[in-house]
Amino acid sequence: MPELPEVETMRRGIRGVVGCRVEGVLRPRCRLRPIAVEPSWVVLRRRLTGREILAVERVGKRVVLRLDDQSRVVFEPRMTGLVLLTDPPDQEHLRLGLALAYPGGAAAPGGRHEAPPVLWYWDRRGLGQVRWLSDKAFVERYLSGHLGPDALLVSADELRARLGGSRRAIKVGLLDQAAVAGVGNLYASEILHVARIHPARPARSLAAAEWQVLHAALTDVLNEAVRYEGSTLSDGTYRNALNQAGSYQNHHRVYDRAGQPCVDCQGAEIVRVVQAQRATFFCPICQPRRRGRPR
DNA sequence: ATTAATGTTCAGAA
DNA sequence: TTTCTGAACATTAA
Repeated sequence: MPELPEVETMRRGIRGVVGCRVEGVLRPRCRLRPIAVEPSWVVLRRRLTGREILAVERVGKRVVLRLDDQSRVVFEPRMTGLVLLTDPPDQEHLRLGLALAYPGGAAAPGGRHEAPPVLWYWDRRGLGQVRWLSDKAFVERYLSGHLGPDALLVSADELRARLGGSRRAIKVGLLDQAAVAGVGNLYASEILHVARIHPARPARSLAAAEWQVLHAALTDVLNEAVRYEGSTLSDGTYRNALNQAGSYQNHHRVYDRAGQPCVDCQGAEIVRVVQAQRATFFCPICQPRRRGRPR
């Protein structure tokens, strides 16, 4: 479930690898089906070994390492992928490691002498992917390609322009990475509750003022979730780069709260419905189907 | 012991 | 063109 807040937390957690050099690509013995590595392990080794990491970036729900030849390594965690700078939750689901060396010698930052770190990619279900792309291929695929603007950077007007013409339910539209990048199933429900908009309303039915409210809710919820380092759900899968749980799950208003009272109105129970084969949670009182209901 | 549910992306169909 | 469905996978709960 890594969505924008979780992936941003991953990114921040591994920022310290900037300036490190990649010594090698580790392939832990994993009895499970191998994850997708593109173009191949051989190419990955050849292109990464010896390169310096210039930056750690994020594009939508992906963590990106920018190397000193401007090529990129992209970690796409999908459902259960983690990027770690510490010991992983278990060995069975370790998929890939980047052995790192500090620049200019063996000393760790701060003058301590630590073992050079390994940046691990761990993935329970193995749906995630790791790929290497040239600068050109990266720009084509992720910057000028199908992905919409980042959810934390998009303006209210742009949000409406990219979503507002559609007949789709607004909840489904928010999940469309080509419209806006970073929102996933959990945060879509949370955002709509804060915005007091019914998830099944056709996107094109939102009034101008509602796009402003939706945009504010989008920004507020995602920023707040980043502050709490993302949501670790009951299965405990999601962890930050130090294998620690996030805490935004303690602040969920609707997600996974079906049957519980709405934290806002206290007058209704949170309802669970299915849209586009995904669970949606909302409050039927606070998020009326017809617009114009006063606060 | 099956079966359903999970939540992301993409290919392919409607 | 736009929207929808199913598959990729491992694990847990029912």
